[in-house]
Amino acid sequence: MTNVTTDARSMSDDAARELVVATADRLYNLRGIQSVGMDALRDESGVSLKRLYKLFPSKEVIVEEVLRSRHERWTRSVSEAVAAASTPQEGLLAIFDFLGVWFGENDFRGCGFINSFGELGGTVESLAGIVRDHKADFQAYVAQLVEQAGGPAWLGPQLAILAEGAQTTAAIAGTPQAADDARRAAQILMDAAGIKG
Amino acid sequence: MTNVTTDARSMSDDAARELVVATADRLYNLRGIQSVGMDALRDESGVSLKRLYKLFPSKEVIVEEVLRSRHERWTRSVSEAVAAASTPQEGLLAIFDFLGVWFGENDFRGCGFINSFGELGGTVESLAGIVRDHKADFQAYVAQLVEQAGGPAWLGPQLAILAEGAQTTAAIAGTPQAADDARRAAQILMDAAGIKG
DNA sequence: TTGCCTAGAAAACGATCGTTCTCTAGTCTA
DNA sequence: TAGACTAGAGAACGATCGTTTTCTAGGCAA
Repeated sequence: MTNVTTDARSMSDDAARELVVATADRLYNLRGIQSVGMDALRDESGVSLKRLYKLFPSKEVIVEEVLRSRHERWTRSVSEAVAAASTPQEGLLAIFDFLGVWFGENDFRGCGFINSFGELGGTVESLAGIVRDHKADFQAYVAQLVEQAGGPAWLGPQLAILAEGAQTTAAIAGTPQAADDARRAAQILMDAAGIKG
Repeated sequence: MTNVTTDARSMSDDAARELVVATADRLYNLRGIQSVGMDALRDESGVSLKRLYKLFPSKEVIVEEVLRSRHERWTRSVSEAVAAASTPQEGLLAIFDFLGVWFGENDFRGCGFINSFGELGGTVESLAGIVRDHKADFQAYVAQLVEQAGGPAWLGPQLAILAEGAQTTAAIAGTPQAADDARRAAQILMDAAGIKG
């Protein structure tokens, strides 16, 4: 009961904020945004409603923070996977390897940005903008890798579309198979573009 | 005020049911499912709450009917586009032409199945199943076209992933560009598979 | 100890949701 | 015309939501 590591009462505001965002991330991913109320967030995080509203002005801001945190985690994970490869070509393929690992995780329920867009993209314009920025960022990153590999400009959008399609396909089908399919397609496209996988 | 074609009061139950489903389809696509209440559905369709609940036992059933209707419309549209082509190869490419036209429509807001899955796939299992079935149907259809074209079994999943990725990319970016990118990628993959676009 | 400040537990608030009920006007039959 | 039935308009209901407030217990300076 006096577990120091999980007692939110003794945490600094910064630590509590992080805990809240991490908890919200988990719950939103599991059940969607609108289905998770502030009471559930309080129960799961151990942070009282009063403190929640002292740390964040509204639920909408928490949602935005969750998306920002997801963007950072995604960007870091992808760039780490790419950096572990020895060439830009292998880096591009490493993105699909990373997707395969991700798809196999127990709590994988699809790309949180795509899900958020489907749920609230039509009504909450600020969220739609964050999702748009996230996807544009990824497309730009892939395009940069393609350029470093000496590939043509048309290859980047194609690989990005493969990655998007793999995420929704794997989420809905409930299997990580789409990562392998997309990786093989990426290899063919890269070969046709004159860069070797 | 006595517009015969839009006055729901004089409609048969079957006609009213169709009107309700069509109206719900439009509103759910525009604002998402949870954001559209039964009052909004009554206001937009002109069908009273009492009659709504005589025609359908619950909102969940209406949502299911909307998804079924979307599945029929999607299947019909895709197969018509494919049938207009003269070879299975051109039929496969015609899918992406159809996507381009769809993405350019004013009210395009992404694949309704993907959006529904992101919004409620984690909490309403019946919806998740309908979405899974719809996507599996499309994948099987593409695989069948590939087989008719004499292509290898691995090509179908790749083309399906391209179509999925194009849908989410176009929806989030707000431009139909992804259809062209996906079409070009499909052509390359088909060439590599030994069937000519 | 006394008085003040903080923060959590929990109730309360107003809005909205899905669903049901009431009331009433109109229609059909005899 | 009288009476029974139908269906729509809209209120009502209970639940839940995001957010605010109340109440209370505990820490701490003087």
